[in-house]
Amino acid sequence: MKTTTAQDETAAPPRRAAAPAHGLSTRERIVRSASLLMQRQGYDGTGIKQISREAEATLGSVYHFFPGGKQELAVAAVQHGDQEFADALREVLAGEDDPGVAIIACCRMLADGLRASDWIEGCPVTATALGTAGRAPDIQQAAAEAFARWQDLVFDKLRQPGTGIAEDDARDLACTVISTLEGAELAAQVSRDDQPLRAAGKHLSRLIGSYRA
Amino acid sequence: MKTTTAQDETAAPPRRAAAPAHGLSTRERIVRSASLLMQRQGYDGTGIKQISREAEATLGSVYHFFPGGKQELAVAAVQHGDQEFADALREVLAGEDDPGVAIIACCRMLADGLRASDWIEGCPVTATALGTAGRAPDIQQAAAEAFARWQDLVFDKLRQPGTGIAEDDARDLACTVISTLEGAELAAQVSRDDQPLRAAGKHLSRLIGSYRA
DNA sequence: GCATCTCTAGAACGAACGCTCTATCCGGTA
DNA sequence: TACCGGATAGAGCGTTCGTTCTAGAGATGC
Repeated sequence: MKTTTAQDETAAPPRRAAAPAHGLSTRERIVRSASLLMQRQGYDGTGIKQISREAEATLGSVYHFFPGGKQELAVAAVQHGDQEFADALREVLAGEDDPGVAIIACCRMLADGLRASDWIEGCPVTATALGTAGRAPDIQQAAAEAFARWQDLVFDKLRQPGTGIAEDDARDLACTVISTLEGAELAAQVSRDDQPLRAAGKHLSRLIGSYRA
Repeated sequence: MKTTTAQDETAAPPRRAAAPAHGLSTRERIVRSASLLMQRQGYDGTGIKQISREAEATLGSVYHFFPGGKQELAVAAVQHGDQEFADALREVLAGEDDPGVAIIACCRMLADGLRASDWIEGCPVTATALGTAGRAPDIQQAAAEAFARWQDLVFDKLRQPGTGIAEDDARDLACTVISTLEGAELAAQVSRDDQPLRAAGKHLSRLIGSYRA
């Protein structure tokens, strides 16, 4: 059988999530499966037994690592999605010098991910956060922290030397960039078409350009 | 660890009753309750029995009017939310002459609605559509039609006489306006703060202005 | 050897799920 | 009066839910 010693997951390497994922600790497999399933089906649509089955772990293991039950697991899943997307965002943003061009590249990345999953894997935290809006404050807080982190990454890109964008403007712009990326990904997912993401990239780039000194 | 179900993870705050006043047909009460509950809790988080209870109807009535079960009811709920939001959008857009100013007014309307519901009632179709992404094509199509209708309303506003915005530009702009409104509402809901909506209004107005002749 | 601890394994519980079913009420028609 | 179809009413079906529980496997220390 699969004997995995408890090896605390170190700094998360930028790796795309997959359903089976052998070679990982039991805890890590559980979190990844939970993150992926809740991304697709939301909080209420995903059962603990489905997660344990998908992670090739048993119910006992799930409750061993997450005594707080489904809520605690959901928080870990959201935080996992947070880090995963932050890593991808950081990489894409670093790949282009001009902030506007970099945002367009982000839109392309989102569109590629959506299309590759047949339009079922949207934002890794939205579906989980939306279904637990008023009833699970810790899940919502984890989602809010994710949004804030992504916003900071965009802010840093907008404030890199040479852009000439004022700090206050950059702060607001970063907020709108994340909002628009989220909304465009949602619209693309619902309409099964990447047009909203292409339009969002074009317009965000133009908007950013209008703030440059 | 106490034995609770997903129904009450936190002490529920005093929420507006989903049960509409009398004077509406049974079918209408069912649709309205379904729309409101799914807006708050998503598709999987909302039970048919909960809907019938809130609507002050019985299970028999629900299945009498919706023989297709939960899915058929969800489609009707999404279409109801579609029309409801379209009416509000139409009214607000008509209240301002300048398209940019009108969009800012839309953001304010969304922020007011969110705050009034203690940040739990977001977009009336997003939560339902997101939880059924790959498994209920008819629900997804109803959501896509809603987005398209709203986009058309914005398009008409952008193309009203005197704006000087080209048709192709207006088409793309309308798409991004809806995406950004959706995303900003989502971000506002998650962070329990209307700042994303205020930033979105400011930036959308500026973006629209940049396309005027 | 024994003790101890972490982790795995899955049966079992009560509650809620979507849905089916039969029975009853009720206004309009014959 | 009898009848009939639309609407209401809810008990009950089988399934799944989140969670709890006990038992055992495997490594480590004495």
